[in-house]
Amino acid sequence: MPKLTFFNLSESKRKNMLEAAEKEFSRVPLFEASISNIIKTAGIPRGSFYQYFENKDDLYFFLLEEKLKERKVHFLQLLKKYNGDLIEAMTEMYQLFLKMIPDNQERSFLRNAMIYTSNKVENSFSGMIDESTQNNYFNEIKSIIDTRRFHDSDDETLKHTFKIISAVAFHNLIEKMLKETSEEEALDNFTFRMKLIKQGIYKKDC
Amino acid sequence: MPKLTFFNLSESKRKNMLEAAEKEFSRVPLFEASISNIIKTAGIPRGSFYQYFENKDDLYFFLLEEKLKERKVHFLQLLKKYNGDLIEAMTEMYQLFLKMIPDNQERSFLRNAMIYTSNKVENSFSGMIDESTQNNYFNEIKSIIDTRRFHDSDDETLKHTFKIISAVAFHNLIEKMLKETSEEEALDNFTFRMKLIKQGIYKKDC
DNA sequence: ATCCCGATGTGACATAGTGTCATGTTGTGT
DNA sequence: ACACAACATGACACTATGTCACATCGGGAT
Repeated sequence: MPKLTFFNLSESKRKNMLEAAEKEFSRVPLFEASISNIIKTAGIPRGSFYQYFENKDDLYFFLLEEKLKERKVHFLQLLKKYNGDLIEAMTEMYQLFLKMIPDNQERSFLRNAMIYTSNKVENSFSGMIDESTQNNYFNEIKSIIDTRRFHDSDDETLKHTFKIISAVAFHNLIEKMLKETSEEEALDNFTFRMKLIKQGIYKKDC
Repeated sequence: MPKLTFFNLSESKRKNMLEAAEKEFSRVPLFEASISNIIKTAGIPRGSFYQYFENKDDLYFFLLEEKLKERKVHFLQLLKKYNGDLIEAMTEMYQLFLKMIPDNQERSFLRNAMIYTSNKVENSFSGMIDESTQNNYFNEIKSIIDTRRFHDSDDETLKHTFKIISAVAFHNLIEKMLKETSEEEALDNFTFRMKLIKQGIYKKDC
């Protein structure tokens, strides 16, 4: 979190600061962004930066929060538009994000954040399971799994199902790591999710 | 990917290099790890490092791949142990990961990788939706959603369901960003996943 | 055995970035 | 008009990165 000093700043100085930061974080992802560039753009001395923020990450994640707040507002608007249909709303949101992806897109803070995040996720734990669809790993798994448990047991469905399970499991693994208070709690939660995946949200018991 | 020079190295030199890297990446997460420490531990000159690798990331992600290969082998063993029951296997895997979490745990490469990843994911897109369970955002969404669509429409179930949907959607959004060849393809895939979430993997049609 | 040459090893160096700190400046309450 | 805390400033110490000119190795040709 930025220091108190930052919040005591005048509206215009704060805005100036955040704009300079957004410019730099739009240019390159967090890792390559430099404080030097930010203070140059903002026209403030080095020392002042450290009067306001702990370090580069502090500023970055504060700015990210701000941007995500805007997205939340937007998502609520979408929900209203689709009369509360979560799937519809998320589908539209998803489409909007997809538009950011192509290489010829303009650089933006959120675009860089997505690329940054996706690289990490891609390269880290999701890759552990997701790659399964591309290589022998999946086939090996398939030969072990009793496919008769799935109603649509063709390859494609199985692949997708597997990806959902892995996606949820590992995404939540990571999420839970930070939030859950105990292992028991985390495990209960996980088991519950697994049950929901099997049963779906429309079906009561299986 | 490491340079050819690295693969031409003798078994022992390569091992020495990777061990030094693992030591450093176990000490601190990628961001704070320094090449200087690695070459000091490995006892090789600076220039040699750049003869083998592009940069720090190159080495890191190569090592990560190696570690994940071990996990994959392990996961296959778990699947066999549970006669192909995916849920069971993933649950045990999940428990193992959970054991890595507590603060008093020994530092390890994978532990740091998890922390690194989770910080990024946590702070980036997953946070956009997941926070929903903690603040008014969720309640606002709940008031918009037609809860009658869910059989178990109590708050907890709805919350969990919502988290699953958001987790899958955003995890896969990120995953897809890098892998999908076209927007259409990505969207089809997404729609399919949404359908599966609604229906579950045991139920044919809804 | 000697030479040659590409592959590999080496570490000083140029460059750049971070975070700190001693000192200067501002502003507000008394 | 004074005091004192909050804030501003930029030189500096420190650390890291990636490069490059030069040294060394090793195996095939003569």
